[in-house]
Parts: sequence; structure tokens; C-alpha cells
Amino acid sequence: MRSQRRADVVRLAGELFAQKGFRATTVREIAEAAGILSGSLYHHFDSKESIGDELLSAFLADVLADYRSAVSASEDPARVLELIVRSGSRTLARHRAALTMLQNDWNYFSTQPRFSYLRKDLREIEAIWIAQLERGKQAGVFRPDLNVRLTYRLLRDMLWLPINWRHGSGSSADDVVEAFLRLLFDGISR
Amino acid sequence: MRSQRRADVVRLAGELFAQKGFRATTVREIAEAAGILSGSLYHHFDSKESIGDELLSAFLADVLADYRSAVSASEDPARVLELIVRSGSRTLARHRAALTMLQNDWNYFSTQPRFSYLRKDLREIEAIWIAQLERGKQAGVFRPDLNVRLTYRLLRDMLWLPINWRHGSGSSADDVVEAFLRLLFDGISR
DNA sequence: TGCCTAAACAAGCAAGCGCTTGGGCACAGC
DNA sequence: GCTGTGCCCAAGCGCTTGCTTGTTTAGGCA
Repeated sequence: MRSQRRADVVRLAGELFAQKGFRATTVREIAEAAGILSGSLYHHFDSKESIGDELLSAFLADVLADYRSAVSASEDPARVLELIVRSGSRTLARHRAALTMLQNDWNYFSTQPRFSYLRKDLREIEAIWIAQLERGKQAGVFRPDLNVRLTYRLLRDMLWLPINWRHGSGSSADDVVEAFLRLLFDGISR
Repeated sequence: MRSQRRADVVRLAGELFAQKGFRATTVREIAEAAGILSGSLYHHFDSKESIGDELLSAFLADVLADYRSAVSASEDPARVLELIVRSGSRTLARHRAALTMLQNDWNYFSTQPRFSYLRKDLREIEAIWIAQLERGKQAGVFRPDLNVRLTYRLLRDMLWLPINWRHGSGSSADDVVEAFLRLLFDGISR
């Protein structure tokens, strides 16, 4: 364990970034959460941006690892999507703060050169989804009239949405996954 | 037409708020977009918040009007949902900036007393969705195992997501609506 | 012409921002 | 015992923020 404090700061900063937004969170707030003064942060980090960088790059690395392993785990497109949804559910939960940052502050991060890897990684994710949807269409597993690109956008965003729900009334994260998969493959009709 | 400039400022500010976030947009930027100085804004508005207020309250008023008219237009729950999706598509397009603000800066607005009506209006929207899903379940139109509350959250968020897609590659807003309805009722399976 | 008002400008205030600086304290190795 | 190093504090710098102030300008009307 090289530096517990450093890791704490990253985690606490992530929670604040997710809660208030990256730009709206001040280094003084981050420092206060960690029990030190703002100037002391700069002993551990170059800048506020590098804290955000650490959170986002770790998140995308884990997500991409999930996707790649799902693709190599099965030949069946429907099965691959199911794997992505199920393993993704846990990974996303571990990186809840980073995902929320990505959703809320995308317009900021996507314009900063430092975070250009975000676009690259998201393109790889898109490519995997589209490849699976297309293969499923060809194989006759999915509807032949499926608009692959539109469906991808809907599904990926749907999958990333529930992360910030506080499922209070008797529904767990697993319930959300099952409801999602059911809706995905069968819709709401009887 | 009481004041063209005032309306222009609201519209331009909305675009900036949607693009950069509410807190990250400065009154100087808004003023520059309108071709005046920041101080002159305060002849038309009390504060930056009141500009945001104008955008958000107008948006929610229009959305709720859609929902109420859809409910009173049909007895069939599936038909009501379809009406909400179709009319909502146009209303959401008209209020694109306000919807984006709501999505990106929800954590900010929802904690400000001034914007407490947001919670109230969203609760009414939720009640309408849930009532229709429940009625459809009872009537045997929807799956009997449908988790009503989870489904509502997924659907409403899904419906509000595509507003910021730049549908470049040959897919229009109408295509998105059709793809959504198809996915909603039938899923992706063949 | 003289007056009134809406709408703009020019300037700047207090507060808060990210970040830097210089120094102090505890503890390691010698 | 001395010194080096890791970690932190106290103070504050330069800049930006939302907003205020006092003044100027343009146009309608008696």
C-alpha cells in the first residue's frame, strides 16, 4: 500500500465530482473531505484535472476489459450482450462516481485535449455493440428491421442510466438488471 | 411582442447552459452572445437563476400539458404511452436546451429551493407513467411480471436521452421515435 | 424644445477560484 | 545528534465570478 491518503483523496473527490459536477467542485471542498488543506493536495496531484483523469481512465479501462472478455467468451451475440449487461452492472457499480462524471460533465471533458482518450474508448465500445447487434441480425436472432446504430445508442445509455437511482422501494441492482434484460429482448408486451 | 431582446437572451442563454452547464456558463458569455454587456442583463433579469427558471418552468409546463392530454385522449394504456412518446418527441425537441439542463445539472437545480417545483412536476409525470403501466398490466396488455416502477424509470430516461444525439447517418427524429416504440413494445428479439 | 423613460455602457466590488510559496514538524537512516 | 524526506499548514497571488453602481444614449411625446 503505497499511499492510503492519495487513494482516499481520489475516492472522495470522485464522490464530490459525481454529486456537484467536476467544475463546480472546488479543491478546497476536496481537501476538506480528506481532512487537509487545499494546498496540501498539490503534494499528491499536479492539478484538479489529474484527479479526474485518474478516475475516468481507470473506469474506462475496466469497462473495456469487461467488453473484450464478453466478446471472447461466446459466439452467440445475444449471449455476449447478456454478459456485457451482467458483468457491466458490477463494474459500473464499482465506478459509479466516474460514470456519473462522464454523464454530467461530458461536454467539458470531451473538449479538453487531456481527456481525448474518452472519445477513443467510447468508439471501441460502440464498435463492439454494433458488431454484436449486426451479427445477431444476420444470424436471425434479432429483428431484421433493427436499426443497429440507434439501438446501440439507446441500449448503452439505458445501461448507464440506472447507476444513480437510489432503488429504495424493494428493488435491488439485480432486479434492475433482470428488468433491463427482459425489456431488451422481449419489450413490455404480453 | 413585448420584448424581443429579452426572449433572445433566454434562448441564447439556454443554448449556452445546455452546452457548458448552468454553473459553468458565465453572465458575461450570455451577454456577449446577446451583443450587450453583462451589466445590461440585469435590466431584464433579477439574476442568472431567473433565466434558468424561465427555461425550465416553460419546459415542464409544456411536457405536463402533453401528458395530461394523452391521458384524456384514450382509454387504452398502450395507446396513451404511444401518444406520450410521439407528442413528447416534438415538445422535447422544442425545449432541447431545457431538457439538457435538467439532465446535466439536476443535482444543482434539485437542491435549490427556487427550483423545488421540478421535483413536484416530475412526481406528476411519474404518477402518469405508473398509472398507465399498471392499468396495462391489469388489462393483460403488458407482461404480468412487469416491474412497474423500474420500467417507468427506464422508459422515461430512455425517452429523454436521444435529445442530444446528432443523428447524422441517415436517421431522423422520427426514426428514433419508431425505433423506440418498437423496442418498447417488442424488444430486439425476432 | 424640453422632459421622461427604457436600455445600454463603463467600471468595479466582494467573494471565490486553482494553484504556488515558504516554512514547520515528525520520523527515518546514518 | 544530525540531516534528509514526506507530508502538511498558513498565507496569499492572479484571475474570474455574479452582481451593483452611476452615467450616458436614443426615442416618444407634450
